[in-house]
Amino acid sequence: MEACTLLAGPENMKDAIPDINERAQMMLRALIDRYVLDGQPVGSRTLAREAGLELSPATIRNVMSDLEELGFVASPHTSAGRIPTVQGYRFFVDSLLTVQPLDNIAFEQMRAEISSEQGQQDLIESVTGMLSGITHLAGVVTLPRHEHSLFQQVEFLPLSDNRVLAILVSGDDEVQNRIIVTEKKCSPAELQQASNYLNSLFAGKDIAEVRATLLSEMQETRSTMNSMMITAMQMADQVLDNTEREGYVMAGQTNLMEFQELCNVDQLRKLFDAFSKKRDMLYLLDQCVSADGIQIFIGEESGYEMLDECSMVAAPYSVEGETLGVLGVIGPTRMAYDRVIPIVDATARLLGAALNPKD
Amino acid sequence: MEACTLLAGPENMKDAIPDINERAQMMLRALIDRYVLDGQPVGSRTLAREAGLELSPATIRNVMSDLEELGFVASPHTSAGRIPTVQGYRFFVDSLLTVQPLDNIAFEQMRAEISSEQGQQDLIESVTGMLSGITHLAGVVTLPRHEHSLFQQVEFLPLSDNRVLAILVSGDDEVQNRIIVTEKKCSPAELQQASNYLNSLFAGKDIAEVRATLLSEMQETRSTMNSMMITAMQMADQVLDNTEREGYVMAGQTNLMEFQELCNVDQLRKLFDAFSKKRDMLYLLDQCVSADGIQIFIGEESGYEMLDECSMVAAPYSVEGETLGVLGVIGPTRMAYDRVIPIVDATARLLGAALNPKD
DNA sequence: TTTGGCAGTCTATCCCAGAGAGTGCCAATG
DNA sequence: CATTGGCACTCTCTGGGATAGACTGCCAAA
Repeated sequence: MEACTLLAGPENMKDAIPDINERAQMMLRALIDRYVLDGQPVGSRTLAREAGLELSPATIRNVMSDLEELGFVASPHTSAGRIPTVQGYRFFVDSLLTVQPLDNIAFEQMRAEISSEQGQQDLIESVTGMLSGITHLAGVVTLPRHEHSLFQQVEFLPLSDNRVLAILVSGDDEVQNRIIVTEKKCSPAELQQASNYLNSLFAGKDIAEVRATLLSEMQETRSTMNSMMITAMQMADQVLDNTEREGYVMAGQTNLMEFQELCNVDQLRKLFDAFSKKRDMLYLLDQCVSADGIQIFIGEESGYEMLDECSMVAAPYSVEGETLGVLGVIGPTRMAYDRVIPIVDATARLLGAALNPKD
Repeated sequence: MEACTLLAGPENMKDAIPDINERAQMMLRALIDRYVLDGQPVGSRTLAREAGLELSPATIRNVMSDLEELGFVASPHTSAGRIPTVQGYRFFVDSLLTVQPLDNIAFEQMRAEISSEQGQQDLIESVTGMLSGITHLAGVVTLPRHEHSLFQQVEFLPLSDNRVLAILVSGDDEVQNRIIVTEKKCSPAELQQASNYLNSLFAGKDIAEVRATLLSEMQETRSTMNSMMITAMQMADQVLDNTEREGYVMAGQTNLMEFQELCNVDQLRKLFDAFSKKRDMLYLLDQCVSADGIQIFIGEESGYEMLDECSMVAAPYSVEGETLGVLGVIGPTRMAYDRVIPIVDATARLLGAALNPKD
């Protein structure tokens, strides 16, 4: 019976989504556009007025009824209008969405704000702030990974007693310090020797590779090494052990308090608790690392109950093809995807560019 | 007329606070104790039952009326009980409060959690988490200052092109990196020479002093210095410029959502916005640096509108007499001061001890 | 000075009715 | 046969009014 109304037109060959004709698609789009504005259920009258189609409310009601049967919209109660379901958003995002390309002025403003002049930490923070500022949602950026960066050099400085300050410089000029405690006191000369040894051996190599080499070398050839070499190896191992620094920066969480549907204290508490659960957030964000472009999690799709009412639009950022991290925004499911997606996309590119040492 | 009821007994000589006799004080204390429990206005009946004094509600009402006239309590409306005012809390905290000394078991648990084994950043974070965990309020700790630490050594490592990695090690083994760009390319030998020069000149001196010396030297004796010395000085200046790192760590903000009186979204928004305003928070916290022990800001006393409904209990922490930072908790004005104060106090001491390099 | 009693006040809650919004169904229409 | 207007029905939201409950303030008595 609905098959008639919703028979796919010849233009709609996008994918194996349930048949839904073009008019119904237009209506779903119109409904979502409208619902995004104020979060109020949309009735047939309103839609008839605003959808652009010259149709009576009664006709709209028929189509809505079909869309409801397909699971794209739902009504909170009999005498309310319809609201999009997660599936509705999903179909909208996958098949109906035409993202507005970012206008040049906005893009240039963003580029200006993401200057590569600042230090990396500051850069990440200003990008996060910018994301939340432009979108009026919560912005989040993971710290860049350095796993696959290249070993450049290591230096050891003697501190008091048996403690040595190890400094690791990696390919992208990232510097990491670590204080390590050696078994016996090392003289400055010995330390110099150790660092020379390591630098000559490993300079330019991938850090992950260096670690692997170290581990196997230390086990296999221990007997043939002199004590200086062993000490050097041990120290290097300790430095590299520290290499994977994880974390993320968030901003604009309070923007989410603007949205009626998130505005009860229980909901907010869950949400903010979730934001401070480092592990979970990183896990969620890491799911986007492997993807190529924009990733969108709508409502329960994220698999985290506390984000049920929220969506995340995220994109990995990378330098020279190497993905370093993920950035994105978190907001209510009824966010303006068409506006947010190009912003996240552009930000990811700009951050990648700003982090590129070749500037 | 109230003078009779409230005439100060001979025991009450603490300070120049309006006369208030011992019975009235007991009642104020009882009222606050009770109000802290659930945040509901306390009526004369309840107080008669719970205050321990064998008095009828009518008598209590008389005393309450006097306390109200003095500005220590107020009633939201005619037929509600009384709630403490800011002045009421202030008098309570200054004159009535007997802090419960922390029991040994709890103290030892805290000591165990604040182990000096971890890195400084981790330490600060775990202390913040602990504060909020124990008190069920929001915990905040400023990062330790290093202004008055001693110059220990500086090293320069050549990177590509004209860039040099400068590493500054200060007295407490804090390490700071900075990449500086030199006017001309420096050879490793030159860099070594420069660092030797600076280290021999400044080792063991106060960093602030070193900066001052550098500034004047560079202006006065420029002509008599050779170029290596100038370069060294310039580089040192750039490194030290970076020395003052400011910030703070918060945790448990969501704990505040448990409290009815903070649970409207506007209030929460203001509060959380305030928490993310770095400048303001630091300014507020810095007011405690100069004080010797526990500082308590009740409600509007903080001078920040967004914290009107909140109190802060804070204490500076220090190593060897040198105050490095401030830690404390933020919660609703009706917090259990008697319980919170010793916790903040102990935490400040423990953190100071954990940061002491002499361990 | 303390106390019991009493009138008065204010809030919170519940209930109810009416308005408003929107749906679903049906019969008429082009 | 898709579309439309009409109509009955449902459900929420709002405001008014009544009631119960919690206190206070005052007064007179102990």
